[in-house]
Amino acid sequence: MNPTPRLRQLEALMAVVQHGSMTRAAHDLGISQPAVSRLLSDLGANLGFTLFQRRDGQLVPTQETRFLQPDIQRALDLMQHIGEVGQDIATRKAGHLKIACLPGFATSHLPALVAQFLNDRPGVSITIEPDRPERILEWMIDEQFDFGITDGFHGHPAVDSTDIDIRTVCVFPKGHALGQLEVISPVDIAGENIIHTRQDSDFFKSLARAFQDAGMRLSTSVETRQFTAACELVSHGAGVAIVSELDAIKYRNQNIEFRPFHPVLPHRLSLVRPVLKQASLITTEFMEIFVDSLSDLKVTSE
Amino acid sequence: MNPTPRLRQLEALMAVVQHGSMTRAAHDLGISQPAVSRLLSDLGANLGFTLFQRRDGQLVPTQETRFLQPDIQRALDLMQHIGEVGQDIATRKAGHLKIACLPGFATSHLPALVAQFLNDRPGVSITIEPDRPERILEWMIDEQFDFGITDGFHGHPAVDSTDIDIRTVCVFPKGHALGQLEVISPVDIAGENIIHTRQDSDFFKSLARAFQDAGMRLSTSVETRQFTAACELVSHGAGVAIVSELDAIKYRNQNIEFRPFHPVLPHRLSLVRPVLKQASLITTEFMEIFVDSLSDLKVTSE
DNA sequence: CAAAAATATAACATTATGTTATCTCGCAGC
DNA sequence: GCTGCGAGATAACATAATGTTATATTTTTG
Repeated sequence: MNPTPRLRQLEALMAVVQHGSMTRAAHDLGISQPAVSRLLSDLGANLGFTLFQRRDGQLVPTQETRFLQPDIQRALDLMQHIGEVGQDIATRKAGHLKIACLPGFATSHLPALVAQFLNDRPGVSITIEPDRPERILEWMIDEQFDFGITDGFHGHPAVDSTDIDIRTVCVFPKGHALGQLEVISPVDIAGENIIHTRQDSDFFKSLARAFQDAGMRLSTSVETRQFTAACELVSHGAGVAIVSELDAIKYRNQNIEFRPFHPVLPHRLSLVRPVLKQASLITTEFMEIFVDSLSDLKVTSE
Repeated sequence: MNPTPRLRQLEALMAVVQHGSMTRAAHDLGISQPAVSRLLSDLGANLGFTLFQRRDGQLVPTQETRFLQPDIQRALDLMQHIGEVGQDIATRKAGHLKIACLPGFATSHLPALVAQFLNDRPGVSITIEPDRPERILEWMIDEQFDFGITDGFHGHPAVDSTDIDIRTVCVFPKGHALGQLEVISPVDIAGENIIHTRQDSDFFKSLARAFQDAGMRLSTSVETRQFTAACELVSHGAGVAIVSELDAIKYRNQNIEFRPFHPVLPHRLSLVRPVLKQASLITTEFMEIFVDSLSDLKVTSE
């Protein structure tokens, strides 16, 4: 008659199957024997067949019960699993995180961070999708990702953002004369081949202004999208570049040196996420960790 | 805190996920809106995270909820499935049946019967294991099978049995002179090569006695375990045989004719099952059907 | 067959789940 | 901004599920 059985009845059933006695099953479940007795009699009445047979003082499941047993076990396990995962989610030990980021982060800064994060949280999985800022913005707008790491972002009604200004430095090949200086200014590199980012990028514009303010002309040598590519070129002696310290650090051991650049030209990263989509617990947590991981590289307000 | 969530809470959750509104979910579940409201607030409190987010007047599941959703759906489906299968078991539409039988039944009488039985009961599956009577008896004793079809059974404390006496007939090659007779007696076949079952079988013993009573000697031509083998031999002209009508019928179209044998020598089949193992619902049902299927072949009490 | 152990039943307490009535809040329309 | 509406939350209480203790009944065992 009653279509779906009650969870508690199934728990009692399995406990009795396991222990072969209602008394022991009751003890195992932490309830009284009459409670088990009634749960089973109700279940038997609802299902419409005998659940157990007495034999040598043991209760053994009937053929019918045995037939259902595997499914019942699976159901109970699943319910328990749901409870556990629920707890893990609440304590940020489970969940899934979809991160969109600039290609540079996918290969350098993020991996170590993500590995550490996952290490502490066995139930968490992460998707990292590197792409250009334009695409990252699209993904935020249609909520394909939990959050993104981008630059050159200027606000969008559907996107919530937090900016982080990263220090930039001037990188040059190891042994270059610039190594003599403590700080490098436009005048110091006026004669060098300068590798910089695309002319329509924010960072290039502020760089160009810095040169202009110093009365210098910025001589283009190579134009590239990514700071990593610029570092690569510098390490092969193609010139010097002003890049985020984040990227410069990675190339420290690869025939490169760097010095602070003056005036201070921050490289503005933006952590973006869909406004309407409420951030999941792990999203919030990971974003905090990410911001912290950059704290050493942030420009100090002077 | 509370480890496993309650089933009703999960049902409410999924209903709201599906309808995007508590009011509609409540309607769908056939309960009031405040009931749903409380189920969800309890669940959210137990799990420890927000379940839904309002958006354009719709309730959309949070990332956390979405993460659990597939498992929850599976759990609910499983519970429903258990209920349904339970009903099917009660109405004998589901279950599993393990039958041990003599080889002859596995190939001839049983298949049609089983096919029909399964046709009416989509959830039922059947195992048929043909073997010698000795083995069948062993299987009953250690309860490996639900029931067995055997012969030459003489009772065993661990085995419950029902006997069925099947009519036997004399089979001979088509066109044989015996075809002239209505009934065949020992005297009629005294001169023939007689194919019969093993000398230690019950049936051979009663056959031998019949000949003895008629003052005849039973001349052995071939000795075989199975009636089907005997029929096969007869059809190839190796002699005549007294076999169960059940087997004779199958060979009717294969160069064979048969006539009642006199005196009436029943072939005693035994339906056996483990005494201690309570018969499952389908076992009982199938056994009844099996007995019915043989009613036309039973010796009429005269 | 009697004693002991296990299960069923009865009477009642507690918790889960449901109800109705009503409150609160965000929002469309003025 | 105010008003009214719709959706959800809350309160107060009814009913069903689940638990308890006490005790009767059945089964097992010596």
